[in-house]
Amino acid sequence: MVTIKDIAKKAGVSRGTVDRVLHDRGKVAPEKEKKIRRIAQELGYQPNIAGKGLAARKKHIRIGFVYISSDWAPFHGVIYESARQYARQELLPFGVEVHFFPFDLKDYEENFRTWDQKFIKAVREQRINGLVVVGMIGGHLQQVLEQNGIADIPFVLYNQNEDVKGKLAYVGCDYERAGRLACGLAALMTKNKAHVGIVSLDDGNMQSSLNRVVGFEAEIRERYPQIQIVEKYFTANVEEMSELFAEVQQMMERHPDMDVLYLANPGDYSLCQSIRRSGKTSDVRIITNDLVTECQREMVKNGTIDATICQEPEKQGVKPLEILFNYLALGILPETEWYKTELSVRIGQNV
Amino acid sequence: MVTIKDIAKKAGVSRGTVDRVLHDRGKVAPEKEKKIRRIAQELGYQPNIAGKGLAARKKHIRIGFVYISSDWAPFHGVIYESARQYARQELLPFGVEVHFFPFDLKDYEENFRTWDQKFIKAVREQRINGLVVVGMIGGHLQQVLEQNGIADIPFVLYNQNEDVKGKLAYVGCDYERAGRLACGLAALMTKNKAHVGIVSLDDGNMQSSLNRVVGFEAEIRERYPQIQIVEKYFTANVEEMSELFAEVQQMMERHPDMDVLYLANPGDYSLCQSIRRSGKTSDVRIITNDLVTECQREMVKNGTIDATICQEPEKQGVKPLEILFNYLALGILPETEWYKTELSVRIGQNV
DNA sequence: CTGAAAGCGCTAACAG
DNA sequence: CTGTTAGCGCTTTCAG
Repeated sequence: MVTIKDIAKKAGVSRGTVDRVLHDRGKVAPEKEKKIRRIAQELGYQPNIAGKGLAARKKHIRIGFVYISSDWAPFHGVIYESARQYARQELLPFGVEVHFFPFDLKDYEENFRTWDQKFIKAVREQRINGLVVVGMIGGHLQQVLEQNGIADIPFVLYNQNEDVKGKLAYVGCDYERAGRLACGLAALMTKNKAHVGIVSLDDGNMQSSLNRVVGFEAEIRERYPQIQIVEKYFTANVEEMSELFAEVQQMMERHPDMDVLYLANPGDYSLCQSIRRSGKTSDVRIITNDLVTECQREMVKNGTIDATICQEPEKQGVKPLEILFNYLALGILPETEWYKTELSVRIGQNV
Repeated sequence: MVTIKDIAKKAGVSRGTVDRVLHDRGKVAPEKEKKIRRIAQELGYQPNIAGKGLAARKKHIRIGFVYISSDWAPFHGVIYESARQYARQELLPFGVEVHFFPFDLKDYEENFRTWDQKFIKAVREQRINGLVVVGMIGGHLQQVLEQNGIADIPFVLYNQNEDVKGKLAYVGCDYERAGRLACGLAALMTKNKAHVGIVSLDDGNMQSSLNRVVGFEAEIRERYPQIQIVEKYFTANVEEMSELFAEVQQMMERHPDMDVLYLANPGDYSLCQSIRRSGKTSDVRIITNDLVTECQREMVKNGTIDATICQEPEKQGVKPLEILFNYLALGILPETEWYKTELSVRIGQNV
């Protein structure tokens, strides 16, 4: 293990100088710099994380974390809880504070200027020096920051990707792949000749459901020509889940050969229970996405849902913080721009 | 963040004394001890990991890691590589050395006394103070250590559990659950009425395949009464994989209704290719375990294998080291005796 | 039995 | 532009 001290001794300079060279801060005489870099290279210097970590508390790092707090989005609740726990247990010991900013989509639409102003104020006053933002509003927030002259704060997005200036990385799943995986499951369930109905609780323009459907269809084309999508039904606003159920029932009457139902965007999945209760339609295989509430787990366990595709919500909360910590505290740049979460298949036996 | 210093100040003693109390080393005046414990409690003292980590290098921790190096066990190759990388990247910076002990089952059977003696000698000379051992031989090695008067070295087992004295923890999957999961997949593929052939490359007494079959059968009883196991075939020694293929072909001729083949214990899976090539049997669904070689991945991707159940080999290499490090360097006891690896389902779309 | 001191590797702050 | 110093939190060692 070679330390900064070893380099300093060998180069005949002080540790401070070595530090300056290795972190490009301050000016150092060019020959010395060359020499130090060469020696560091030769010795194969690797900075010691424990040491860096201890010293990092001098930097007073404060990270802001914007999350969706709407109670109809339990998936984001899991992200939030994971992030909170990680912040307390792993980051606090390094002197890093994480400030959480709840964000409710419905409130926001009514009153977004207020929220934005509060946010800007908080970022300023709390001297936030890094941000984790749910992708959905990442682009917008970055604009707002820029308009207020605080454009240099490094960003990590999660759950949905956006092309934002200053973005360090994105953490989230590949939705198209998720759709392909759903198709693969449908094939497995039906000897490759499923008749699939796709239902989604959104207007069909959300990145997540849109790309899932794209992937599903691509997989049909490329691999399972016998699979058919008998119908797609998108709806952003249902008053009652029973309305949706009625729709689905009609869909199934129109297509009596339908044997797989794919819920491309999560609702509360109570639809699945309704389907199982109605005798007729009870042998259709149901594929969903995400598994966060106890109720959903139960449905997978008891076969109400046949298979579900998960995308590591915990990682979506934790990894962005880790990336930002590595960057701000340890000076380590992320290895990739897109940290893909794993797509795992859950059935009754491995929920 | 409350530190040892804070406690010392508040208790009117030195940091050394606090440290002694908190780690039960040396003697401390009873009243002082009481007081210190109370204050630590009140202040909610949490030792700082970064600090501990930095100081840990004074302890000169050396961990021995026994792994299966036989080249017909690529699964263990993955474990080894993961452990190696973790040792270099995460443990070395804390001054922890990991010494690896390869272990080849075939050599060993011929010449186990030599291996044992070498091992004992190495543990002594290299002053190993913690061991990670593949479960298969964990019990035996512990005996050997005891007979040689070095019984106090903490142990972590992986991949297979054994009831060993001095065991800190076990890291590995729940094989019975893996078998249940295989059954669930078979059900999914056949509308709950599979006719299953089970084939395993062992004598039927290995913990892994034995428990997988137990789980498979339990799941049939409890959940899928319509599923039948048409035949089980165990064989420890095949000269040629073509022999095994011949067996399987005969099995399928005996049971023309067989629609799922479950390979309970991994071989090289070339059997699957043979099955696909022979036209007749090509529409049987094949379920396997583990996914480590590129060739296996390819088979899942192209549908030669329909589904496979993985058990996180990387974690089996890394977690035991982490547990031992936490124990030896940071004084943290493992949270549980059994760290279960996740059972994940892989199909063509998420290999 | 207890306190004081040194040091793990690194960085920020200050003094030249 | 550069060296020195102090200190992050903890443990070990040595002196009393």
